[in-house]
Amino acid sequence: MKTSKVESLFPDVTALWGEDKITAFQMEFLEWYERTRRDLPWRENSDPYRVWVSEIMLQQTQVVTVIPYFYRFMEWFPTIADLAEAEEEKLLKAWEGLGYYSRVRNMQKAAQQLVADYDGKMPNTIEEISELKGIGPYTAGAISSIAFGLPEPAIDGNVMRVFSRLFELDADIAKPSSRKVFDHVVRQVMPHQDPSSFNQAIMDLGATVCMPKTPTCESCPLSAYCQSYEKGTMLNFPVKSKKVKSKPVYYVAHVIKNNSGEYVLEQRPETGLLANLWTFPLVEVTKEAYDKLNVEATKESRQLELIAEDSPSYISVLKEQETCPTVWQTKPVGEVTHIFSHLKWHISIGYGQVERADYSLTDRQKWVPADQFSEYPFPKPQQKMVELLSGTGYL
DNA sequence: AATGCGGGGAT
DNA sequence: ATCCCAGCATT
Repeated sequence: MKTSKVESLFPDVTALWGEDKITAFQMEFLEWYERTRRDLPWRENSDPYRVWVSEIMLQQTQVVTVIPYFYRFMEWFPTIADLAEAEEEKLLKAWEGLGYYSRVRNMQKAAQQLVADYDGKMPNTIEEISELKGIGPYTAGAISSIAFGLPEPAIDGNVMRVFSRLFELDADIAKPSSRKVFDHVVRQVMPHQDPSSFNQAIMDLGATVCMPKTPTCESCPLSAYCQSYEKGTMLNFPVKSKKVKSKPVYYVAHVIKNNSGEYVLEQRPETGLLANLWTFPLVEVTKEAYDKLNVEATKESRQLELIAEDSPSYISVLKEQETCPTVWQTKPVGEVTHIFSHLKWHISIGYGQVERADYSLTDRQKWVPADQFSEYPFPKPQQKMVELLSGTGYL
């Protein structure tokens, strides 16, 4: 029997396995899940709000990271209405360190949609759920199946890895168009009596057994059904193109302290990277300027030296941005790096002192004493700077 | 279809 | 270092 190209891209599982084998597959898999499922805080019940919060947090984020955030979030915002009314500052504080901050902003917009149009409750059709801000095809499927028992697939990285191995599917999972291949296959084997357990079983399997680099096929409940296990080709799947190197960006951070012991903090722009979070003022410099700073920093000691005139290049860089008489320390306090998915920040920390009355703040800057830093949502690079400054006695 | 958007765990 | 993770919005 010959297979056309379309059939190999979109396998007909019913023809391949037959009804009986599909049923056996479902039974064995659900039984495995019942026996070994992870005990997770959002699995206590199927409250749509809890399912929703957990799914948003789990986007591109591992379970172990999410757990403490989930508990705190449910404490701070127990209901959808609480979330809808929350202050943005508190919202960002709840998300601090979790990354992809637009997730929580979108979730609040969705909560407001729900209060306005659905009496503060999650609707129970995938069409309506999909309309909500921040809910894409994966999350819509996850909420539909887990909270409402609807037979909808939830196609994520786990599903694509598991199913690419089960059927040796070589669709490039980096391409958005490949999603429909997996959707087609998953629908054919999803048990309509318990799509919730089925979807969560795939998540558990992907996280604990069918792992990217080190799958433990000996303990896999699906090994008897796995085409790639049979052929020993597990590590060839999934097929994934892509991979762009993160590009370097260089900054000097201005740690400016006034005579009242306060520091300048600056709120980042309302859109883009780390939107609305707070950092010391950051000034981008060229790689050449940056390299010079660090040479000088490492050559000499890091004693506090107050200077004024005839400054080395480090001071020149700082002076370009100077808005009032500032006593800069001659050398950087230290260096912090942070890797994002698409770029790498290098930050050299400059320290200077001013008279409070001399220094005029921009509209997104504030004077803040160090003991109030914890009230502001800080991105990771800022946390690293604070840690370094504390450790060296500057805060 | 490509790109921007965080941060951490595992190897 | 590199890859991956319970992805989505925007262009």
